[in-house]
Amino acid sequence: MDSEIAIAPHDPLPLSHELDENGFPIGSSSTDDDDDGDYEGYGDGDGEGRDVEDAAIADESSDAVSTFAADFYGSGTDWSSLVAAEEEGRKEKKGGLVQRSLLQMWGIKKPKEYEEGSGGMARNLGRKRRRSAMGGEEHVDRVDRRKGQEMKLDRPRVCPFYKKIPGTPFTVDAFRYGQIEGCLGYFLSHFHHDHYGGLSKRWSHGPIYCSSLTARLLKMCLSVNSLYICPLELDTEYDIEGVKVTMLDANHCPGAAVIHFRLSDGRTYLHTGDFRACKLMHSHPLLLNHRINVLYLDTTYLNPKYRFPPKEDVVDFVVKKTHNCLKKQPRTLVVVGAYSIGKENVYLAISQSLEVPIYANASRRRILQSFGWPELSGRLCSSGQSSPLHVLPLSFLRHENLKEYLKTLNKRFTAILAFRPTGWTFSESTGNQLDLIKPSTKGNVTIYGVPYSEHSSFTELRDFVKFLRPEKIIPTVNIGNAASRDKMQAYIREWLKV
DNA sequence: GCGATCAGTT
DNA sequence: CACAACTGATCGC
Repeated sequence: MDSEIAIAPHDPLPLSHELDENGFPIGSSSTDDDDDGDYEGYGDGDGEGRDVEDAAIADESSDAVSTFAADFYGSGTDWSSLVAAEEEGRKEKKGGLVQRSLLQMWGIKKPKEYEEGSGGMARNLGRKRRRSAMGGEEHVDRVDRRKGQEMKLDRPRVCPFYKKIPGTPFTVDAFRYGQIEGCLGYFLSHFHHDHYGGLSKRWSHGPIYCSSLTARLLKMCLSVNSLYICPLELDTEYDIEGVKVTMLDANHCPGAAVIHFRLSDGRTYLHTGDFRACKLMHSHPLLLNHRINVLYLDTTYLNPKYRFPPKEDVVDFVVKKTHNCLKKQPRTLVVVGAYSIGKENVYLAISQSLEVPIYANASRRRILQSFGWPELSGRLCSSGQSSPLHVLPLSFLRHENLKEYLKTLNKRFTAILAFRPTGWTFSESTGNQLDLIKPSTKGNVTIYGVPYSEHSSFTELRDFVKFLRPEKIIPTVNIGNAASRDKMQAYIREWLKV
């Protein structure tokens, strides 16, 4: 199956390309694969997260036998080094990364009174109390470091294999590993913190390829040197280092791209970045009736417990609730929460339906303007008094905050109706019914959590994979523990049967 | 003051 | 409840 991948002459990324039938590198002592098609249906989802992960961690620190997770995270530039992996980096997952506070970025100052409330106390206590559960040496290091006592130097973070595109000198969303040996092109799938982490104005390790919208954000928000930024238009094929590269719309946040690589030997790789699969992708000329050899898949919600409605349905729901509420209380302020970029359609739809402008503060307006979407730009306004529709940082959407916020608006409004568009909401796990969503109300502040997801649901993933039928799949999310990997593999195998 | 890192928060 | 994606504290330099 996996015949040789021709390595381009200039290609210094020493990637072995042998993958096992699950898309994991051969020789990495992949998962204990005996429990093949076991599904045990839904529901036993709990326990999966923490416990198993801790088990995996314990494994890693103690064992001589290499677990997949250890190998996986410890893997260096070469897949063949997986076996000899050091146990570093098990925490690769998502790190706190650069970027100044978004609140600051959005120009919102935290009221003094919230700075040292019970929250602060709880946090400090939590910090002290923590740090016991997961023994192991690394832990000790960390404690020492906090005390400022003789600490070891931090081992450098190593780029995990799934961020490298074999047979090419490229990586995807790998900016937190310094210079990566042999990497001549650093691709960025989209402008979210956990993907661009490591990028700053000091970046100098090589060219960054991304959509032009993302490119603008890199300059505006992170002051990345333009010398290194290589904007690519969507649906346009580029020849980069002898590889044909095309970015497709990922249906995630603005500027998010799915990246299609065609190697000179004809092999094709598709990296989804973060994406929400949809029917439209099924008809893309690069995907329809074309073989994909390896699919790097955003497996965030690859579990049947993650069911949520189409975005359109959620938007309809939000618009309807808004209308109802305004009918009863015409002087209601409607608030939509959003952190960096993404979920714009929620407030755009309200704006269009109510025929009111959208208030956002200066820094958010600047970012939204940079999208170059006239229908959005044209509706932005700079005075909170002149619109009953405000966009605020997600973290601000709490009863105390909104109550205060209402006061600052000088009686122009008498109540607040707020929406937090989050990916998956627990209330949703019981069913797929939007009507079941109950808001949380305190006084004149009502907050709805709505399942507006910019990642694929389980069924959307299934349909996408069954449509694409790639030769191999490499999951890029939820791979930190064996149980979840096994489960995902089992589903994928099932989908690709016959 | 900046960047990295970790835990915590919603 | 558990998600993704962020904030805040604290370290080194």
